[in-house]
This record gives sequence, structure tokens and C-alpha cells, in this order.
Amino acid sequence: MSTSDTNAPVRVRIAPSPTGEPHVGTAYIALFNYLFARKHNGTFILRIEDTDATRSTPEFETKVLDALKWCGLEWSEGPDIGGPYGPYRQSDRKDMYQPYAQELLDKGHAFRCFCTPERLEQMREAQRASGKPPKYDGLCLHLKAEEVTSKMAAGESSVIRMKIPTEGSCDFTDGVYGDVSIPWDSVDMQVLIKGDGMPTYHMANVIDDHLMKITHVARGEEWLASVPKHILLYRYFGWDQPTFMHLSLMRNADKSKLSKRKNPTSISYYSALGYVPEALMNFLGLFFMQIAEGEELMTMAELAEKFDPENLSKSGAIFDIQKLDWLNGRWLREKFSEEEFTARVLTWAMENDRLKEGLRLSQSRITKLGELPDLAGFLLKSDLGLEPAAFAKVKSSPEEILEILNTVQPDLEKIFEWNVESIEAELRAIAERMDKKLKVVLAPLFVAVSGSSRSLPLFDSMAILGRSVVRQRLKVAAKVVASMAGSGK
RNA sequence: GCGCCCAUCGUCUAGCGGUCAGGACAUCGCCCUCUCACGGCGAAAACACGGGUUCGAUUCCCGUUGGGCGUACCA
Repeated sequence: MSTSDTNAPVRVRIAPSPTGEPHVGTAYIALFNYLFARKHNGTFILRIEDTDATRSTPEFETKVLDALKWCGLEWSEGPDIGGPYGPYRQSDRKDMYQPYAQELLDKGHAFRCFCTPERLEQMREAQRASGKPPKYDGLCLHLKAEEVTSKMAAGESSVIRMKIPTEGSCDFTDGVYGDVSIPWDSVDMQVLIKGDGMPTYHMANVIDDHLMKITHVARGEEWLASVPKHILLYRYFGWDQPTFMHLSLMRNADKSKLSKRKNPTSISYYSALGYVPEALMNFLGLFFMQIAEGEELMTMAELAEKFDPENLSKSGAIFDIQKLDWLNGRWLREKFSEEEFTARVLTWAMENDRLKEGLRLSQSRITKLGELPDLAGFLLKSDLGLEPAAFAKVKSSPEEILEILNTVQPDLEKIFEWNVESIEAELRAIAERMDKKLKVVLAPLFVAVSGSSRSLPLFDSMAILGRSVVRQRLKVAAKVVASMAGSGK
């Protein structure tokens, strides 16, 4: 199988999907691509993968772009600045995928499938029950052309699936993992075009990478098992395939894939706490080079210099916040002049209007300016240092507080757009559902979020802090209260 | 369950047949010092297990165990 011309100019991309808070894992993969491009005098591009119309939002897209810019990872082509291979947002490319899907249909490499999600679910359930791997059973594989047209004419919803070889295996060389062999019978007949006409990741990704002349696809290890589908598509289209490089995933302390449930994963969480982007990039960059001995404090330029994509670790590294802390501290005291440091602090305090909003909310609540740190300081603190005593003024029992915290946490995750109104609406709904007065539900939240019962308005505070910081504070509070519940208040 | 992948101090790692298994973070101790940090010095701390191959395995091969990812009309 041919791969891209090794003399072609290097073009790499970061392809985030705007379906949630910008993730440090995205920054990690983006940094790799960015450094790779720099190393090879190549081009680093940004493409928005918003083919999941139900979860993607323009707000998240803006946040992703902002977060990546905050990291200092600048792209040469992207949805915000355009470029010769645009558009760079897959939803804007929707119509481009149809002819390719038709081509596969015409060549017999793909077929229409009219199975309902319900049937597919039942099918998988049955397969699982009988100990077989869940896989499309091929019901629509041999529909006659007339059947397809009549079903289409009848307005039946359909998807397009790709055909997969039944024997042998897909062998390929990964830039990180080396030779990999995956049997075809473990590969499912992947949906290429969804019922809503949008392509799936697999389809859009291959077509866009080809059209955008991407030479190296560097992405998370979670995609390794999908490579056969992608390679097969390149073959079906008769295109050269790029070089694949799968990066081991960053892990939670328990070694599972880094997730917000177990760890703060939002880039905005780290910026809110006062980590500087240089330190975060320095920290993430350390995973892409082998420092046997010597200085680990590095600027982006030094990272690019020492970057070594040839010899990457294949096992996932735990996101070690203590090492990040150490690096961040060193950046603060060694890399910044007094002036630079002061400027950074001011910029940070004003980020997201944190300080400005805090002052606005404080004005009517203080008699002396000196009360500000106590009243609004929680908006700037990285750690509340919460102790059981902080809950003294909350009338509920520790058990009830814990119940409230544990109910609120998952429900706040459901909030689509994080703002004062949506937070208030959700919390009122929770109180109603729990059949408690609003103030009863809110009382422990004031303490969890601000560290005190005397505080700024809760909904505003939560909006200013941002969902990732609030998530973490609720988690910490639950832990503190749980320890009280055990020993009596 | 099935497929793929991974495996050195608590954590990140160096090692690519012969090393007292090196460094960094964290931890602990000492020094510096008006406190706390910073900084300096030092300590403790690892080759998952079992078979091979070899004069010799952390290193190469095979198993076992453990872990991860995937198994969607999500990416």
C-alpha cells in the first residue's frame, strides 16, 4: 500500500470536535502536531469536526479556538482564518461528502442500510447475550437495487455503510506503535453517512485529510482500532494514505483515560487556577521528548528543538499535577521579570471578567474596600482549603448535605450552555425534584463554591468560576462532607 | 466476551545482553534563613511473574498476570 510522498511538504492537523469544554487532551495532541509541523517546516492546520450535529455548538467551537490560542498553538489554516483548502468546518463541507459516498455506492464498496436504531440495538443485545461480539449482521447488505429505490421512494430513512473484507487482516505500520495487524472480521461495517446526511468521523476524516493534503495523522491512541476502516477507505478511493501516528493517552491516577469525572480536564480549569500556558505546554511537551538528564524547563522554541517523534513512549502517562505545579512555579519565578509577572497577574485576574464581575457583585455588600479579599477572594483562589467547620452555619445534617451535593453534581453536567440563567433554572428544578426549599439546596452550595455561607450571589459566582472549577469544588466539598457524615457533625 | 495495544522507583522516564539500574517530580532529613517559600546537599524508593535463548538477561522470544483502548447513525 502506498503512503504519501515523503517529499511532500508536511501538513498536519488538529481536529477537535466542539462538543464540550476544551480538553487538555486536545491541547496535548495539538501540541504534538504543532511541534511536528515546526520540526519539519510544515503546516499546522485546525479543522473543526462537528459532524455530530446534536452535540456540537458554536459556543464550544469558540471556546476550543480560544483555548488553543491561549496555549500558544497557532494554526496557519483554520475556520477563523481560512486557507486554500477550506472550508475548515465539517458542517460547512456537508455537501462535499455526498459525491464520495455515491462513488463508493457505485463501485459496490458501500451499501444503503435501512435498519432502525432500535433493531440494531436489539441485534447487538442478542449478540452480546450469546457471547458474540456486537457487529452489524449484514441484513441490508444484499438488498436488490429495486428494493433500495422503493424503500427510498417510500421515504424510509437510511444510512450508508462501508463493506469490509471477510478474511485476512489489515496490516499497517504506525509511526508510534510500529507494525500492527488487525483482523478484518473484528472490523464492523461502519456507517459512513448518517441518517441526517452528515458523514461520520471516519468518512469525513479520510476525505478531508485527503483533500487538505494531510501527510501525517497524529491523534490519540483511541483511534488505533479504527485505522483499518480508514485505510480501507483510502484504498476504495484509490488515494495515498497518510502516515498514522497514535499517541498514548494521558491517564487519570487510576490509569484510565483522562476524564473529567476523575480529574479536571478543561483547559479553562487550568487557566482559571493560574497555570500559565507556557508551563502547561512545557509539561505536555515533556511527553514528546526523552530527557535522560538535564533541564526540563523549556520554552516552546526549546520544545520544538528537542522534539523527538521517533521514540515516543507507548504506555499512557498519568497526568501528574504535582509536576505541572513544579514547572508552573519555576516559570513564575524564573522565566518572568517582575514586570512580566505583574502583567500576568493582572491579565489573569481579569480573565473572563472574573475580577470585574466580582467587584460589581461586591459593591453593595461591603463597607470598606478591605473586605473585598474575604468576600470575593474565592473567585480567584485555586484552592478553597475547605474544612468541615465551613459548613457550621448550614442547617442540614451532613447526610442531607451530601445528598444535595451528590444530586446537584450530575445534574449540573446536563446544562448545555453555562450561564447565570441556565444555572438558576437547573438548581430550581433540582430543589423542586428533591422536594426541598431552594434555600436548603443552595446553602451547602454557597459553602462548596465560595468556602463560606456569607458570599456573593451563588448563580453569578458559579457562572464566573466556570463549570470546570465548580465541578471540582463540588467534588472536593462532597469529600469533606463525607468525612463529616461518618463522624457526626 | 472478542480485537488491538502496553508493562523500570508512588509518578514521568533513561537504558537498546555485562551498569553500584541513571535523572526529574513528589516524600523524608540536613543546610541557608526574621517566618514561609526559593535555593543547596543528602536519604529512602523500581526492572510484575514463569519459562526459554545466551557464558550472561531489565534488555531478545514465548506464556501468565495486570492495565489501557476499541467494540455507536460520538468523536
